[in-house]
Amino acid sequence: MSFGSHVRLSREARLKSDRSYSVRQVAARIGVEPSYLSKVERDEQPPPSEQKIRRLAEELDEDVDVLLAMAGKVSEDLRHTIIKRPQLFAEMIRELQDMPDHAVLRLVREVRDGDW
Amino acid sequence: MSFGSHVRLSREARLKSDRSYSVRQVAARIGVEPSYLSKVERDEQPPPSEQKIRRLAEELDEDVDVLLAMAGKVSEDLRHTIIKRPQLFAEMIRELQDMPDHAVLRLVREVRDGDW
DNA sequence: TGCAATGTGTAGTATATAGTATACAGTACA
DNA sequence: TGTACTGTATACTATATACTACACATTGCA
Repeated sequence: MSFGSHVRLSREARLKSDRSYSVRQVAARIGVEPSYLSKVERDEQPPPSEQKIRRLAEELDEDVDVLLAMAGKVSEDLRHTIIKRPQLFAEMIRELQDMPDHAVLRLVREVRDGDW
Repeated sequence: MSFGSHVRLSREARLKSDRSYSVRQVAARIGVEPSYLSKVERDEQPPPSEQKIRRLAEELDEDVDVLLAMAGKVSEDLRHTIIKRPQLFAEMIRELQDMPDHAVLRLVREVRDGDW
């Protein structure tokens, strides 16, 4: 699903039980004009900046990385981590790119718990 | 070191033994105007697009990921890998961000050799 | 029934990105 | 000594990004 449609559905789900989730009020809270958010939600405009997406993720209580991904973006902090050690992380990511989720997760767990 | 200075040094090192590494000729080979490459090398212009950086990396026989990193960029293919499974890779990268190189490398090796 | 709030259409803007085109002065060397 | 090549200065340009400002018709409800 597109970024816009997803946001619209997510916001409207909240709107059902909370009147403060109108386009106008959410727009105000994340710091954009209502007409802009309206257009973004209808995919008439491309997704907003990372900063606004972060605010939106908070509002809608969603995973920032997922929402950013839907917008075709990768979080700044991840980009910086990669840029600091480009060869290492490039190799790492390419190595893991075709691994099933469970294998990668097992690895993450090992790293977290392990004697690294 | 800045992207521009690095490219200049690298190109000039080659120029010493190969006349075809002039600003003009390299610019022609990577597909930009000489004046543009000149400005980029003197950091008077920001680094070029990923595509041009890739061509430059080939010309100078350098690691693309490193050159892209110097330009503040992350390779498209890595970005796509992350965007396909954002939660998984975000967690992975953040988990590894403070690990020493050798620990990460050990992981990569385990993945490559292992029964994943 | 009128005031407030709603979503959206239209038009415009500032800044960044990613360069091109042309001209010019200096150098190399045949 | 002239021509061919060098690096660079100056002036533009096209497209994308990331929005704002304002007006409008519609709906909710006190």
